[in-house]
Amino acid sequence: MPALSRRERPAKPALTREGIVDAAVRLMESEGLQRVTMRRLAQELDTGAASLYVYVANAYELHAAILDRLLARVDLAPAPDWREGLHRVLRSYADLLFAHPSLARSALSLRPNGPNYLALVDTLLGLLAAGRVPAVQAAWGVDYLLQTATATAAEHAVDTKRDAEAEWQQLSDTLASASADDYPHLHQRAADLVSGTPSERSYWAVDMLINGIIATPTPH
Amino acid sequence: MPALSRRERPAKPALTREGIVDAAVRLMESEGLQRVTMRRLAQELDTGAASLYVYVANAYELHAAILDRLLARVDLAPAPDWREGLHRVLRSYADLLFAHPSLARSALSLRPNGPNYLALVDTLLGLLAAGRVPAVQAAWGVDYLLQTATATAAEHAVDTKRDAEAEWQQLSDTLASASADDYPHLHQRAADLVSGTPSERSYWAVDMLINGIIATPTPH
DNA sequence: TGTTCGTTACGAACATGTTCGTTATGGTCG
DNA sequence: CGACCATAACGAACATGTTCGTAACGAACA
Repeated sequence: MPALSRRERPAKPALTREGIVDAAVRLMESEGLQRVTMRRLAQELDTGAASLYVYVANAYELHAAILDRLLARVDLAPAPDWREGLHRVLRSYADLLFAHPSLARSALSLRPNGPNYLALVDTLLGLLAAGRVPAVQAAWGVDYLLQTATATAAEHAVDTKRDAEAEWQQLSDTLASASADDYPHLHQRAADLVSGTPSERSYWAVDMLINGIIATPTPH
Repeated sequence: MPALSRRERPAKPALTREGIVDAAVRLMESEGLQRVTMRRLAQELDTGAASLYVYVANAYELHAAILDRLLARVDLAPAPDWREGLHRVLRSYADLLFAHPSLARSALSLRPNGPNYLALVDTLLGLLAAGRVPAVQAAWGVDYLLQTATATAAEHAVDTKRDAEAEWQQLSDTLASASADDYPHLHQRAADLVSGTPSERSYWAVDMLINGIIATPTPH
């Protein structure tokens, strides 16, 4: 007595990588990323968790796939000034990741390579070209521009509950109490290490990277 | 009939954060990081997994603590040239993380703040000071020097099994097949995006960051 | 039409991280 | 000396990621 296959029902089409990611994004928007577990997602698709592994290697890859969908929302609109354009695009990208830091974590390991990610890279390359940055430097540099933004978002991937405030305060204390004998430079510049707002630092970081990319020729 | 408490035995001292991390490092060196699970570690200490949570917030924090111990091995020896010194220290740091990429992952989120990490930061600050880099720029820059090294290591945190070779080849293919219409810049510079050896790119990245830090004044 | 075979789906099982309520321990107070 | 109590330790339970062996399916083929 074979049970009626669930795949038969027309309303629930056969499993597809596309369909799985669709459902994952939908689930994320309705219940939050933390609810997007293999089991919950499978339930949504009226199947078992194991079935998903045919189309998705693991949970990280699923997250990366979700991220690529979200990347469609990055603002790639042209800007009058190329440098300002880089700031805008990267801030838009960072804002997206900050909203879902655990996606950033996955993105670090399994770099996405979907169409939206390619479009993002392409736009960055275009902006650097507009700034007359030599080709190879620009190509290498794009990696680090994105990596820095991604890593900064990933840093906030734990405990949205526990204030970043508290953690930051603790770092500040650790630095302030650093012995001048053991850590002379640290002691002297403790204040500088924690100065500035996150947004000031991010903006500076992008400028810093651009300047570095321009100033540093690649070998051969 | 109260069972004899395991804490009584003199050979196994009462639980301590120090002792837990010690055991974790020992376990890592004998059986590999992947074997350092809460249960296995508890077994090593002749207790239950739940007991560890009194001293360690979660598995990530444990990893971060292990990393700080390992950080003692980073080569902080003074170098004749400050710039070369930065290269050496950061390569030493990166080598360490490459040996245990999952530690790098943890380090990204829960930045370590143990003595060895502080010594590392202090050394970097000293080298930048030797290069006459303005104080605040140096302070902000150190964060990104370390973040880049950490993130680069973290990127390799999945599947040491599956060749990075294969993944890289796939990326290369994706880029090569990128439509010239949809992704003009990407198409044009596909070769540059994957050129260079990892070590060439890392070296370039450090130079690039140093140049950027020097060239970019902080606000106020 | 009946059989074979590769693929897809899936239930059950295992290892892990984490939490909860309970128990034991050792010191303190009456 | 005996009752009490804060804290450490723990066993059991739960949710999750992942794997394995098996069953259903459908297409190619005899």
